[in-house]
Amino acid sequence: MANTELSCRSCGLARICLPAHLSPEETRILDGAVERNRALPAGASLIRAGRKMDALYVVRGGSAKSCAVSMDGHESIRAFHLPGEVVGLEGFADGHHRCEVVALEPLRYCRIPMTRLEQMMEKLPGLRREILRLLGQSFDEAQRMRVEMSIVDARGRLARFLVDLSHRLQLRNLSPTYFRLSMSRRDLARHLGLTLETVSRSLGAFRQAGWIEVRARSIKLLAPEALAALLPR
Amino acid sequence: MANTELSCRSCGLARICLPAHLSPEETRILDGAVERNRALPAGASLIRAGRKMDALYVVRGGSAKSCAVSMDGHESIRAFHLPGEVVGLEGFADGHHRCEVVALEPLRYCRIPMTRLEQMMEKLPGLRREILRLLGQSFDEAQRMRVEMSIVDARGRLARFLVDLSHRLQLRNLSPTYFRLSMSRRDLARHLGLTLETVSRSLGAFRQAGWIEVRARSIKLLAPEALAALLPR
DNA sequence: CGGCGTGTTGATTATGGTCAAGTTCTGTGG
DNA sequence: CCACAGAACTTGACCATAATCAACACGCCG
Repeated sequence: MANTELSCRSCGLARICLPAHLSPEETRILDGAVERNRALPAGASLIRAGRKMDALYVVRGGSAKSCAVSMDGHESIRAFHLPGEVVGLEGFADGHHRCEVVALEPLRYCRIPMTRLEQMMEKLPGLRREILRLLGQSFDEAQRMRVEMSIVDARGRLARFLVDLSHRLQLRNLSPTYFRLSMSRRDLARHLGLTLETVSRSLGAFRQAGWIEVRARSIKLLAPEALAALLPR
Repeated sequence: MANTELSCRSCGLARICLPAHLSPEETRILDGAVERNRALPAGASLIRAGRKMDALYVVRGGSAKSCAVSMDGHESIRAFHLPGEVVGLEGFADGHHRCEVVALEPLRYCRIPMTRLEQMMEKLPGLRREILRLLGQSFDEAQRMRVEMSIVDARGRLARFLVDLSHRLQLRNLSPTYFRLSMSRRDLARHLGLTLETVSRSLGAFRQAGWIEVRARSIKLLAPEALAALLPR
């Protein structure tokens, strides 16, 4: 079963995870540093905001959200994480995590201690490049989203979210057209910078347009191309 | 003069630039890889979007903007760059630059070829950590801004911009309360996800509130704390 | 069955986009 | 030095969108 993997090589996620661009030899060495088969119940924190960054984490199964809590107590959601995604990269900024990462469902994950990671980055140019690539990609994507969020209206934001999620699910060999949202409307709204009423209304508009079917948290995309057409090109 | 610097150690910007966290020995090695005293006229491109990432750049004097041009021809502005800031980090994503970086004023800059940088990152743990720190910081800031842009209204966005700029100028020993914007209202609007009319109106509102003086591109902050109060805390 | 958390729908209002005049600034040439 | 043209900027009127406040429906647990 997936939760008894012994190595990255035998892991079904290797194709989209850290080892994706590593040589077999480098993957073998990385293997030795990974703490596997860890789990967390829904609602528990994988990373506590403010804590020292002592490891990187990779989602293995389930999903999670990254929340930044502002001083007035309002939490904004920076990202949702799917299996194969590396979590905690913002910690490189000053060695402390800025976000609380919370499991949305029962979570399985891998842990890579920073001490080991730093040693490996010294020795393995491929891993070094991979971490730089991940950070660069995260940075680029966050900047793109920054621009998009500032320009695009509510439906465009929701369409972007659905289309992105669809792509990410497809990458993981899951259905890109029929899936279940693991987050509440409230979390979705906080991620998109909207109110939950507006999220609800926009989903309703898509439904009425015949582009999606919504049943609670289950979504079926009937016309993904219509959603994609709402996005800036 | 500033444009005849021979080394990072004698450079006035070293305090806020790449060498800020490096040992003297590491700074000496970095020195050997830096191409100095380069210049560009206003309006010229320091980095062309789509080109292979063959170097990192550091602004030495003047300022620049990073633009991402979308397929419908609209350009959105991801960031403005001041002296001491490293430009081109998004290139780590896939080895190609995603943004056009354009000089807003006559620009002086340093260039660090990637081949040399990669060699140095192998040997110098401090430099490796510094690049990771820069990327992590950029990522974190872009995510924070993504959230903020999605939530905050026009005046809040403009206030954030002015307060940030003020801080960045202060770091460089320039007046944090009296400065000249190097970008047009149009560029400012595109950076903030607003129309130039709204930028103009918001500046007008701040002026009428007695918080700033505006004279074309010259800005005097009379009540920075009032501006800061508009931001989410 | 009841109750609470989650989600939907409706009415009203404020914010900022759009379109359209104007005004100021800047640089150029007489 | 002034006149002028074009760009950059400001201001106004109107309208569409999403936030707010409020009521209501659904689903899931005991």
